[in-house]
Amino acid sequence: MRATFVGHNGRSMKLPVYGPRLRRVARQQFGWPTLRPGQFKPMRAVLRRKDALVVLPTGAGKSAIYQIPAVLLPGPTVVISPLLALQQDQIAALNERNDPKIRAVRVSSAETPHQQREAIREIREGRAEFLFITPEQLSDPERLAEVRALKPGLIAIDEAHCISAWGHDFRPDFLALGEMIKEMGRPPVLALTATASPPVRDDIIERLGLRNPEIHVSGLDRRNLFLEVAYCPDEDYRWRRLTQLIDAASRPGIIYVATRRAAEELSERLSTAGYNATFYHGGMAGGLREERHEDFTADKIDIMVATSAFGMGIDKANIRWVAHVALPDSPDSYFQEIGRGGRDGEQAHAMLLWRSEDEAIQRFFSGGSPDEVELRELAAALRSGPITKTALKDKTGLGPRKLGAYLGLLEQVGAAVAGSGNKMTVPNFAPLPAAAATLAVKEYERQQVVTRSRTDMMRGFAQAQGCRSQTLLAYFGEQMKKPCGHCDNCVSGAAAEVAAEASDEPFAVHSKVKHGEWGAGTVMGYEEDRMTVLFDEVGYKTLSVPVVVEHKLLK
DNA sequence: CGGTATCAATGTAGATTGATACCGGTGCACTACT
Repeated sequence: MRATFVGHNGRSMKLPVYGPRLRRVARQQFGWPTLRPGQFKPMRAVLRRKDALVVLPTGAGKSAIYQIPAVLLPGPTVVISPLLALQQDQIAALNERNDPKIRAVRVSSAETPHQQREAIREIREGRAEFLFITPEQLSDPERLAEVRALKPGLIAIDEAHCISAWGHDFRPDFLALGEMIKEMGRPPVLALTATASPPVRDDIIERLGLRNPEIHVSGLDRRNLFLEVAYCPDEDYRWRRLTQLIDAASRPGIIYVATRRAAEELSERLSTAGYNATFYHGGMAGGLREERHEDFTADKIDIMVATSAFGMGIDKANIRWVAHVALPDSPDSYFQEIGRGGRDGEQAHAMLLWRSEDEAIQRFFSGGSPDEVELRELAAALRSGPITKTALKDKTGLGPRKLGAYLGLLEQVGAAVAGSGNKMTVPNFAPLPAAAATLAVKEYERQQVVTRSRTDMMRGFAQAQGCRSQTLLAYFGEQMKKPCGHCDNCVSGAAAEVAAEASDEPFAVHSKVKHGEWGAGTVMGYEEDRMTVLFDEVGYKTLSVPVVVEHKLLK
């Protein structure tokens, strides 16, 4: 995976200066007086028709990065975004300006067929610029052809980490985005996300088929976020620490828990104790979810107790604290969730209250294994010719969820491919069903090992003695030279002691290493006398530096 | 994997223990029915 990093100063480039044009559009079309540094460089990449991946955690002004160049580039812009509610907010913001140059329309299950046709027509006739759409819509070849005919000049992928987080099982259509982009005439592609560790970036680049993309990562160290972790031996202790935090911090705040039931029960307990708290999770009716979201945004609710369903699309600047009464499944999720605190730049507190028992639920979620016999039958069913997913479901008796996951696996081992007419088929030179099933099981197990290594890293963060920010940023492949000064271990002095004990670094950060048993990997970072390596096949591993040196474990 | 609900056993009273089954995140789109 090759990436180009652009120079730090626009004027040093030989290419045209885009600054004034970008700023003019920002002012005239959108009413934004200034542009932020993190926004400018990726916009320039887009105007030069280059692919780009932007990782910008603060969320503030991420959509501007595709919106402003969209006005300057010929052709409409297709915005692929995972959540309908998120699309709704962005569309409303664009259409508020009442300007046809930045008008947005949508095609989704929320529109009637008539509305969908009208939306396409508006784009075709130049009465709208932005088409918001989901990967599921685009997986219909007829829909894809319609969009292709609009000759989009730019494709923006919002919340691009979903490709990696959801594509492999939950929403398999995300994995086909690369093919869909090709079908749409392959204009420049801009992928945007708040969090992406190096393997997630690679996954995004590979799955979208980005070509020599510029990668822009900025603002990973959130200086106004105070990071604190407390190990809780039991629930009573956890409750005391939580209420202490709530009493000490100002409002509002979010509490993340692992299950829907925990969200309801904790919210109930807090309410009984006199706090203005409510809950939010994916099992609630759509209307109620919207209402709670709005109430929280409007400061009518102080405390939102939620599962991970409460997340993307929370555009609220004054969240003063984010607590985890759980151990998140990965540093990726954790960083995404605490990143919702303090977007206004004011102080905010991220508090992780964890118990070792919390790991069980993550192990369960990443558990299970596909049935090889079922996989073989599915692979065989595909060979009878192009077949729709509905027909496959009838033929194999698999549930929709399992079927989607299995098809995803078979695609990844080259035993299935999406064909024309919304039908699945078998590619040329595909492995035979029995071999395909074996390969698919292996592929699943490989993914599972990597997933579990992320949970290991999350526990590693929770148990870290050194600077929390250094640990977290090392996971994201960024090296922080000095302790952050805004975490519990820095304040207590523990981080400084650990730093003093740190051993020499036998391999440079980001260098490639090889381990006898675990194969090839990349050095992610050092902490105390330990080093973290991301192995291609087995995921993240933490190794003792003295042991590595003494036994020459890596080369 | 571990928490929680349920129920029987215990041993003669009501409460405690042990065994057992079950449950657990994220959302698109579509269908059938009101």
